[in-house]
Amino acid sequence: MSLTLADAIERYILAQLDAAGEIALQRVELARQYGCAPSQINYVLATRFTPERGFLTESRRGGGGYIRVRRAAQPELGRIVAVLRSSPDGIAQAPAHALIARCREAGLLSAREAFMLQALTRREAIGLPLPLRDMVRARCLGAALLALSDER
Amino acid sequence: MSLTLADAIERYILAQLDAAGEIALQRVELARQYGCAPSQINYVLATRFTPERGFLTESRRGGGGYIRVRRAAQPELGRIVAVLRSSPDGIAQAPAHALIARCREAGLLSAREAFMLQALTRREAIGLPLPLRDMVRARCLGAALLALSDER
DNA sequence: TATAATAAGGTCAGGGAAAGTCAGAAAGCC
DNA sequence: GGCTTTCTGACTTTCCCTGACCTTATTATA
Repeated sequence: MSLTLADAIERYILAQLDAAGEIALQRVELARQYGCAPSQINYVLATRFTPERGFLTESRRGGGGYIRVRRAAQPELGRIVAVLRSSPDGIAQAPAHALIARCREAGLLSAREAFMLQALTRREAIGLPLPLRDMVRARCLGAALLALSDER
Repeated sequence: MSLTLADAIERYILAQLDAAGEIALQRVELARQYGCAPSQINYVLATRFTPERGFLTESRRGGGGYIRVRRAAQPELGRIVAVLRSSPDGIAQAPAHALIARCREAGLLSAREAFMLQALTRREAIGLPLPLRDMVRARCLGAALLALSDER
């Protein structure tokens, strides 16, 4: 049993998501509802509503601030991003281009998108010495794919 | 969700722009309409209708004063790539995103492509210290746009 | 024709309202 | 007892909005 606060908040958000497809929540308000610190909401989002689990979050601070949560249009991309992020040495050019090609074939990328990504992940485009270059390639490619998992 | 005053005014101006192509508004009058301080109008213009986002504003004080807002002229790929290549310090994030936004406006990039490029030219995506970061951003962005101008 | 009054818009510091971050405490789980 | 997960509080950053004061242009007046 042992339902933690985090679990409860997760369920609440999931229920809202299923009901509405996309939700905008107020951090303080939700925290007040559950009688916890506002940062607890961040914890739940950071551990459960990650890109690799197929979720996207965006937020705005200041007056009228909010946190928006929704399901990624292409959750597969989120998992690819997770792999890219978890490899500590980055990714070399050949495997990166292969990855892009596979995404293209799977219909996750358009021809133009794939073409652009391959161009900008070339050695000469990045133009850095080697330990660094592969790291930057991985980070940039990850950021790009993550953005696309949203489909706009 | 949770429309702020600034958001509402932004929408109003955008609607006027779409209807008329170019508009001349009266600061006090608009402020009165929304029941806010006149300087709020400046805030909206300064944060949302910037050259970065492809807008131009000009104004005149004194009797018969006004604020005119219009969309900036459209850029062209070849020239942009040339500029990117020739700038020795690279390009910072804000102007890069402005550039991308304007390419989008001009129909040179799809919404997805623009979104992707903005994501991967963000500071955190590149993740390098500063002299280097701007250089890498310029090279990658240049390579991506060049690829597009070649493709057809 | 100077000068004063009036009618605009511009600037900036600062307060308040959110959300983000992160180290470390507390609680569970082998 | 060690390891992982949960949770909090203090501090930071970002965004919105206003009010007081400044600059510029036009119009009325001496």
